[in-house]
Amino acid sequence: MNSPDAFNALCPTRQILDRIADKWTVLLLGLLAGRTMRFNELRRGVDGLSQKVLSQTLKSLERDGLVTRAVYPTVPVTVEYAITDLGRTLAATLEPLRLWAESHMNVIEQARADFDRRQQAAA
Amino acid sequence: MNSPDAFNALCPTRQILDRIADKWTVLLLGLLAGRTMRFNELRRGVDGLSQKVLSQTLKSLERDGLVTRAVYPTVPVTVEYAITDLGRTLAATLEPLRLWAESHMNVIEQARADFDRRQQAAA
DNA sequence: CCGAATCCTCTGGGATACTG
DNA sequence: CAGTATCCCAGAGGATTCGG
Repeated sequence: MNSPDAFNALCPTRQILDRIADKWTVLLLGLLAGRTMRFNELRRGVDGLSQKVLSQTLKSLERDGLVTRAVYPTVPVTVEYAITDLGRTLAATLEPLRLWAESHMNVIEQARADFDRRQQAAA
Repeated sequence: MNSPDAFNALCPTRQILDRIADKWTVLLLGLLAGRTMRFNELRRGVDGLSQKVLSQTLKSLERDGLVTRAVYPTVPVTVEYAITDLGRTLAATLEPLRLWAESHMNVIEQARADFDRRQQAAA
C-alpha cells in the first residue's frame, strides 16, 4: 500500500481534505464539540447556513463517522446530533483554525487594504 | 469594537475562515512553508490544481499578506513565491489538518463503507 | 515562464413548497 | 421539528488562446 499523500489528486486523502477543510465543518464541529445539539439549534448557531446545506453537511459528517444522528419518536420528532470520538480529534484540529481567523482578522484586513492601495497606485 | 465571531455571517472573520479553510490554501502553504517556489513548480507540486485557480489563489494569498511575490526580469521572466511570517503562523495551524486527513484516511473510508452498507440494508 | 482573457460548462447552493 | 423534492441561477472553475 502506498502512503497517503494529499498532494496527489488521486489519493483518497485529497477528497477527505476537501471535505474537512470547509468552513461549515469547522463551525459545526466547533459547536458539537461543546454539546449535543438538535437540527434547528445548529441552524440558529451558525448564521448564514441554509437548511439544505446544513442537512447535506450533517449527512456527510455522519457518513464519515464524525457525528452520530439519533432520532427520538416524540411528536414532533426530535433529532439529536452528537460528536464522535473521531470527530472530537478533528474538532481539536480545526479549532485553532477558527481561532487563527478570529485573532488575525485585523492584520488580514490591514494587509488587504495595503494591497488594494498599492494596486490603486499602480493603475 | 465588537469581538470577532466566525459564527456570525457578517463578521469579517467568517470571510477569512472561508478563504483559509480551503484545500488549495492548505496544500500551497504546506509547500511554501518548506521553501520559496516558482509558479510552475507549485503547479507541479499540487496535482489537479489548474493554472487559473493557482493564479487566483496565489493572488488572494498575496493580498492577505500570507505570501510575497517577487518578479525577476530574466528572459523568460522568473517569479518566486515566498511565505511570510504571518503565513508561517497559518501554515503551522493548517499542517495538522493535512496530517489528520492523511493519518485518518483508512478510518474514514471504513466509516463510509459501513454507512453505505447500512443505507443499502435499509433500502 | 508566468500569467491575463475569453468562453463555456456544470454544480453548489438559495428559495420555495411539501411530507412524516 | 426535521427533513426531502424541485426549480433555478450565479459563480467556480476547466480548456484554450494570447501577450509580455
